[in-house]
Amino acid sequence: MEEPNFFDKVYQVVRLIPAGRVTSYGAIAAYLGTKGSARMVGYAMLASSKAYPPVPAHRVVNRSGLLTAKFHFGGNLMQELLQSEGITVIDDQIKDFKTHYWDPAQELL
DNA sequence: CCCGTGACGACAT
DNA sequence: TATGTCGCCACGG
Repeated sequence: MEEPNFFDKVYQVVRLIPAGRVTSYGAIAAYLGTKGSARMVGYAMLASSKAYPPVPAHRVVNRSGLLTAKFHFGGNLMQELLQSEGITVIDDQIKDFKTHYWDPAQELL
């Protein structure tokens, strides 16, 4: 057992995202206290592929609701995963993003 | 120990 | 309103 690094904290929060919901990197970063380092969240997600248990990174998008990560998932995999959970994705962008938005600071309050 | 990297975000023009 | 540029901070080499 290693101490929870910033990366591990990110993984934990992402794993708490309920199916059919999405959040933004900045929201997670802010929840962890590193508000200005949304990039770090994305950087952590990079390694999330090797994290265990697996992290539902497909539920994390940028602040515009754009599937920026789909490029890393490979093809339209991310988009299909979101649609599979009931989220409508149009042009690599989540429809009604704010409606499906899940803010850790709000739900985990 | 120093430098580069990176799935973003906000501000300036 | 749209596009471009800068800053941010943790991790790996």
